[in-house]
Amino acid sequence: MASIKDVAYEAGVSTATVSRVLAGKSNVSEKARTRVFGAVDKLDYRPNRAAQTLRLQRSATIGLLVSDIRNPFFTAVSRAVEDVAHEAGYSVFLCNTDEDPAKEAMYLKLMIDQDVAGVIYSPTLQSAEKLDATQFRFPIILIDRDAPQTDVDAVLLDNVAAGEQLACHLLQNGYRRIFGLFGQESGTGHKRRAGLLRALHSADVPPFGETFTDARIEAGYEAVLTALQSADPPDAIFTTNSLLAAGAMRAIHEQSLKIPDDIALAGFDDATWTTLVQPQITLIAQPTYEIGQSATELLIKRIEQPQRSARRVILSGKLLARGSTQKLV
Amino acid sequence: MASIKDVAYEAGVSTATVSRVLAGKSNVSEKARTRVFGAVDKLDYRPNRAAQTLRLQRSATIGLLVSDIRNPFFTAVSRAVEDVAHEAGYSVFLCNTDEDPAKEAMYLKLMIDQDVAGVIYSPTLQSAEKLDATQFRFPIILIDRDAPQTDVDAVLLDNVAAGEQLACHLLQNGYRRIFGLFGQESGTGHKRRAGLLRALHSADVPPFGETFTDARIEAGYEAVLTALQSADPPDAIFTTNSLLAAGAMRAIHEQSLKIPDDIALAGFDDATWTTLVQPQITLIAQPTYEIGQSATELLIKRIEQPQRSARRVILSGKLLARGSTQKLV
DNA sequence: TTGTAAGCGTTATCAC
DNA sequence: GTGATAACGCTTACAA
Repeated sequence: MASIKDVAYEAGVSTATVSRVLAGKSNVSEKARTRVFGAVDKLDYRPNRAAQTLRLQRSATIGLLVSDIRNPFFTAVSRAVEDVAHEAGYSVFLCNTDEDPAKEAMYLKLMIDQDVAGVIYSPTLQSAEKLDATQFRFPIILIDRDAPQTDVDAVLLDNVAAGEQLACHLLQNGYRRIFGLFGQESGTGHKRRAGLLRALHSADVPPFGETFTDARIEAGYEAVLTALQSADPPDAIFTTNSLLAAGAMRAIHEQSLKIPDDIALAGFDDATWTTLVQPQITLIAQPTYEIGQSATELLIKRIEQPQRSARRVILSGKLLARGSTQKLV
Repeated sequence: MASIKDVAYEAGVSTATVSRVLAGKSNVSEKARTRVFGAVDKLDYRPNRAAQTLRLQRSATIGLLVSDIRNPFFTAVSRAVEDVAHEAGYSVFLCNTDEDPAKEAMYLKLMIDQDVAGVIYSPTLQSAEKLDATQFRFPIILIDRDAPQTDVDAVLLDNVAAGEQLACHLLQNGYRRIFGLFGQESGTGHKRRAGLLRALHSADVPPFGETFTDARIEAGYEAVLTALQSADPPDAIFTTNSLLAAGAMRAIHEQSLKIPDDIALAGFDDATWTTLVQPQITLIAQPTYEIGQSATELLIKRIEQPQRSARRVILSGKLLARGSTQKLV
C-alpha cells in the first residue's frame, strides 16, 4: 500500500503538501496540486484510516445501536443510515443491544474505543432515563425513543398522536374491547399506550386490558393467546410494533378466529407481511427510511458543528386503514 | 482517556511491560503483572484501537458485505455474524452492495482502507467469476454464493439438491406446469434452477417457463403477473428467495387466485410472513443463523492461521412442506 | 507557499 | 524480566 510519503516522493513535494492538497486547503499552489493528484492517481493512493483516526482522535465511522436488526423497523432505518453515511464518507458499525442495558453500556464503551465520530442510538427505557449524552466525547442522536435529557438531538415519531389516531380508528369502527400489547423496554410503547388511553378517555370507553412484554414474536403470541382464552376476550388487539403484531396474528390463527369479524388487529410499522395476509393489516406506517436519513444527516451536521443547539425532529406516522379493522356491522 | 503511558506510570513500570502484560505474554514477573492490572482497573484503561490498528496493520474489525440488509436471509445471517464477532472481540462493518459490482468493488477497497481483519462476502455472479481472493491482504469468506476459485473458504447451501428437493415435492403433489422465478445476479439462483431442471428431467416433465430478475419484491410481482396473465398460465410458482416469493404472492392475490387450488407457491427462506399467510408457504428453510455463525468462526480461524487450507462448509436446507403446495386432487 | 518535525497510542526489537 | 526507543501513517504548528 502506498503511503503519503510515497505520494510526496512521487510528486516531488513534502508530505505536508500532499496532506494539504487532499484536505482541500486553499493555500497550495496550482502546480503542486496537479502534481499531487497525478501521483495519487498513479500510485492509487488511499489514506490510511487508522493513522487518520489516531492523529485526529476521531474516526470516519459512526455507530448504530439498535435493539434487534431482525425488527423490520430497524432494518429499514439501518439501510438509510448506511446509505447516507457512506455517501458522506463514513462507515457504519452495527450493534444489537437486545434491549439489554448492560449490552448497551458495553457497546457505548466500544464506540469510545473505536473513536467513533458519533452514534445513532435507540435506548431502552432504563438507559434513556439515566442517559447523559454530554459524558461522551462524540455526539449521540436518538432515534425511535426519547430521553428526558432535552439537549440531545433526536428523530422521533409523534407517538402519542399516532397511538391516539390508531385507537380512534378502532373506536370509530365500533370496537370497544381493545386489548393493548406494548413493548415493555421501550419508551415508545409507553407513549403509544398514552395515545390509546387518551382516545379511550375522549370516547368515554373504559380501558379493557393490556400486557407489557418483550418486543418479540413469541412474547406477543403468548400474551394474546392468554387474552383470547380468557373468560372475557377482547374484540380488538392494539399492538405497538410489527413483531408483537405478528405474534398476535399467530395466536389469532391458532384460535381459529376470523379477522376482523371475530377480532380486529392493528399495529405499527408497515412490514412486508402486513399486506400479504388477508385481510391486510391496519397500521401506522412510520417513515423509516426518512428517520434513518434525518438521523444521519443530523449526526453529520453535529459532528461538523459540535456547538450547534440540539434539535428534535418529530415525524408523523401515517394511518393505513386496511381490512383487519373493518367496521363492525 | 487514559493511555498506556498513564498505566505504566501508575504501575511504576514501562509501557513495554504494560503491553506485555495485556498481551498475556509469559515473560513478565507476577509482581509486575499484579501492579499493571491494578493500574488498569484504577484508570479504567482500554487500549486505543486506532493505535493498535496502525501498529499491527490490522484492525479488530470484520467487514460484512451483503446485497441487501432488508432481505430477511441476510438479516438473520448478519445477526449471527455480529454475535459471534463481538464474542471474539471484533466489530462488524456492514455494507449493502445492492447487487452492484461497482459498489462491491468500492466497498472492498474501503475494507482495505480500514485494515479489516477479514471479510464475509456474498458476491454477485459477475464479481464471483473474477474474484481473486489472494489479491487481498485479508481473508475472505464467501456466504450464500459460490465462486469458481476453489481455494477460498465458503459457507454454502447445497443449492442444487435443495432446488431438486423442492421441485420433487411439487411434482409429487401433482404440479406439472412449474414456472421458475430466479434472482439473476446470484449464482445461487442458477444453482437452484439446475436442481429444478434435474427434477423435471428425472420425472420426464418438460420445463414450463421461467424468468430471471432482480431479487426484489416488485420485480417478482411483475414477472409473476405476466406469467399468470399469459394464455398459458402455470399451475405452480417456484421462487428462489423470499423477496421474489412475496412479489409472487402479491401478483397471485391481485389475480384473485386461490393457493393452492388455482396455483401453488414454493420458495426459499423461512421469512416471518410465510407462516402468517393462509395457507402457509412451502419452502426450503436455510439454517441462517448457523450460516452466519460458521462463516464468522471460519473467518476468525483463518485470521489466526492464514496458511490453513481453505474449506467449504456445505449446509443442507430443510424442506418445510406446508399448505401452499398441497396435493392436487 | 512550502517543508520540517512533533506527536497521536500502540507493539516489538534490541540491549541490558 | 525489564526498559528505551523506533516505527506504523497521518495532520498541523511553526519556521522559513
